[in-house]
Amino acid sequence: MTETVVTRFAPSPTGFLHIGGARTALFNWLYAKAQGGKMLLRIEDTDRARSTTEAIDAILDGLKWLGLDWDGEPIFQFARADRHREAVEQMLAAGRAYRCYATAQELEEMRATAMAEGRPPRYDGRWRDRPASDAPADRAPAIRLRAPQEGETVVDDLVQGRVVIPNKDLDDLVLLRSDGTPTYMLAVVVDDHDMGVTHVIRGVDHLTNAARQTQIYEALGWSVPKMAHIPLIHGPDGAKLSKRHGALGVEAYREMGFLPAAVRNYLARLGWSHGDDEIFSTEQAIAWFDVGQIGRSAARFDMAKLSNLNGHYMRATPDAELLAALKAALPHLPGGPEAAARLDATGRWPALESALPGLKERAKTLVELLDGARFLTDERPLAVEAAAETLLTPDARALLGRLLPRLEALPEWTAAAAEGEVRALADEAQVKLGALAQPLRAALTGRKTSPGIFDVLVALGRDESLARIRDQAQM
RNA sequence: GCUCCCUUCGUCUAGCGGUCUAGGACGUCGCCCUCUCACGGCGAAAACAGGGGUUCGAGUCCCCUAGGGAGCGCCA
Repeated sequence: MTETVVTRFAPSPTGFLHIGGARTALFNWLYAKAQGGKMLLRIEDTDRARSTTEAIDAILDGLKWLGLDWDGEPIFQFARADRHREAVEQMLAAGRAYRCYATAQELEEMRATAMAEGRPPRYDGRWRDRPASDAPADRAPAIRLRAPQEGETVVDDLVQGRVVIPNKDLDDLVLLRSDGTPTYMLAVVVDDHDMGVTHVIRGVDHLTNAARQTQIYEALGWSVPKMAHIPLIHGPDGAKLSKRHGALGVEAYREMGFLPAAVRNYLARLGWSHGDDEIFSTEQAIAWFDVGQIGRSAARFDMAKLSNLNGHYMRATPDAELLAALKAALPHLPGGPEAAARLDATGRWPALESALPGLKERAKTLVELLDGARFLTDERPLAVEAAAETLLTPDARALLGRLLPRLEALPEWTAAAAEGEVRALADEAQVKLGALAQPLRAALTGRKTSPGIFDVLVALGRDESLARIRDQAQM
């Protein structure tokens, strides 16, 4: 009862850490934290042809970026092949496994006939009871599990409930390939057992595997860990998540300018809930999380909601912290390195920080934030966008010409002082504030939208502001 | 084809037999705020897949149908 909870995240390094995998990792992590346990990391690299070190790095990077740490060193499954074979010897000795000499072609025919007869494609057990004397000398055997043929296998799942699979629908799976390498099904069981995993939390796509693995546990005489099979994440159209709409590597979310905390919050809320709570800290998630509250239906990935959540997080982040986050993300954002270089060159980092309050409430992602800050990174003469150009009518330029000397005469370069002058001129010229503020915005930022114009004035500083106005004003 | 799972607003979800004329959030629309765009505030439209039961009473329990998903490799 006082047994420490051990969960594990076990990705196969055949690609990046996609969003579904990230959520699986998050749930394992949350559960381990919530229970005061550990989360282990195992790299399932037994498919030598498809496993790459790039993928391993991408997965570790992704986890680190998301702030999901694991206990101890990652375990590499392939390195444990000897131990896997040892377990098979044990099953062979106990009569729970047997050698199968069926050829790939025979297997293929078996499946074809079964399908044709409307039966599920399964191995027919033709070597299950054949004497060793029948073994062909020229072929190496695969080792198969002698699975029960009668009865049923039960998976008591923390999320799915009690799932019953008739044994007749499960065949004698291969434990060891004819080349002597262990299969995934075997390796998972042996590793989870040896690593002391108490809770297996993974996608429902593994649910049937859970039944097969249960049979292996039984053949080995080991106890089965608790299972929690979580629903998959689907695309907006309800179909499997494709690259087009979100099955991207987590690094793609970093490139899109999302904050790890926002991604964590969003992912946690996808398929799991704590009443009506939408925005919560990781500490709260840990305090509240339980696998039993995870729903059973697949959830669709909603980029708009993620964006909204990210906006919340950006606004809630103190400026200095947000600036640090932006700096850290810059190398990964489109145009980020260039922007950083220009900020360095112009020494406008402090200006950027001071403009952050106005900038962050207008952006949902760091990419948008960076875009909003373009008036700080762009150099004179400013390229004025077409939409903003329409604001700079002859009348407007004349107005700017009248504003210029008044701003030049300002003893203090503050938002309040600037606002006073601008309002005074608008009054004097008998125009609405917008008739002056909008052209001013176009002159200062080259765009139609920006943070409050007086804040822009301050962020840009006296000299740069006046120069930009001069560029557009009609004297 | 076979096995298993799922089904509340467009989306994520609350709901664990009566408090549901079904709540929240995103998105959408309207109004307010306003120098723009946002933010914020207020408000609106928007759902229990369908059909049978069980029960005094069902979104909540059971069955069927339909739809969706996953799995059925000497891949992981």
